[in-house]
Amino acid sequence: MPELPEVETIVREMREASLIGLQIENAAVFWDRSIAAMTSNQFCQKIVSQVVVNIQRRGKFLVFVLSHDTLLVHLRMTGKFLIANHECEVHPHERVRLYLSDGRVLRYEDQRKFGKWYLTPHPEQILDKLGLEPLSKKFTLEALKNCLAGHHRQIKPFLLDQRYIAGLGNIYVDEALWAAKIHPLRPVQTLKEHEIVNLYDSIIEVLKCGVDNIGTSLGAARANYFSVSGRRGNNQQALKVFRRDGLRCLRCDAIIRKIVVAQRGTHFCPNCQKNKYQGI
DNA sequence: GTGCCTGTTACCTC
DNA sequence: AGAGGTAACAGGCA
Repeated sequence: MPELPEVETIVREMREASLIGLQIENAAVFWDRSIAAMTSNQFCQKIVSQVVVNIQRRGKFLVFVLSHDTLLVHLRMTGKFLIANHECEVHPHERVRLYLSDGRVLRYEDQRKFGKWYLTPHPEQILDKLGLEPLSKKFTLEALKNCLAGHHRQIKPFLLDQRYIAGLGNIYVDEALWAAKIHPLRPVQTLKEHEIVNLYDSIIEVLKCGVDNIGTSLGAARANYFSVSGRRGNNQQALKVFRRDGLRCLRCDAIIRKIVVAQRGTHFCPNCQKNKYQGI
């Protein structure tokens, strides 16, 4: 669920909630495997007494700069953070809880248990594997062209690959390809100059739209995305193709189709996004 | 109940 | 390099 706009929203809300500057007075782990590369006891020992120096985002990672280490959190499918007071009961899906020096607690829930916490003095060992940050100044048209160059691969799996562009997931890739009128199976090396320009603009546009709308919340179930303050995002109203299969394209009135690409449900308009190279 | 679906990524083999 | 499968998991849904 959480892609770049959702993680960005979480970071902003944590900063607005004044978590920066607080000390971690205690920690509790309710699911050991949420903690990567060390035991939960080691994790608690290391993190307790550290101060939250900064809260940032890199790709889909939350980056908590602490006084001695950096805590990286990847939410995967169903990870979410909530702020509560310390008497708050432990929810069945709660995996980790940090007790903060002002009496509040940072609760981490993860229904499907795919999310991971990395506490490390060397965050670059993980973050340097990530590709371009699509809302940064470094993400220029030239940078996108360079990163596409030499790849012979379908465009959708390429855009999902965090080694090239960091932060796009299934929703925003489908949205960006629809906006750019590019079929999800188009081989990267067949993209024309004007299509790359459109793709570049579309990636930035759909991500900014997601951030402005404080993220995308699909269903109403607890597993869906909610921000730290418990708010739902609004970006589901702005989606043009994702989960609109069977409905009419908002641009040309054709019926939106759904196929499987790279094992992911993939939505596109067969009229606006023709695949000239495979005749689909 | 059964089987299939799900917004992520790592790891394996071909 | 890249494609395809499986796995980690839990729950919603037909």
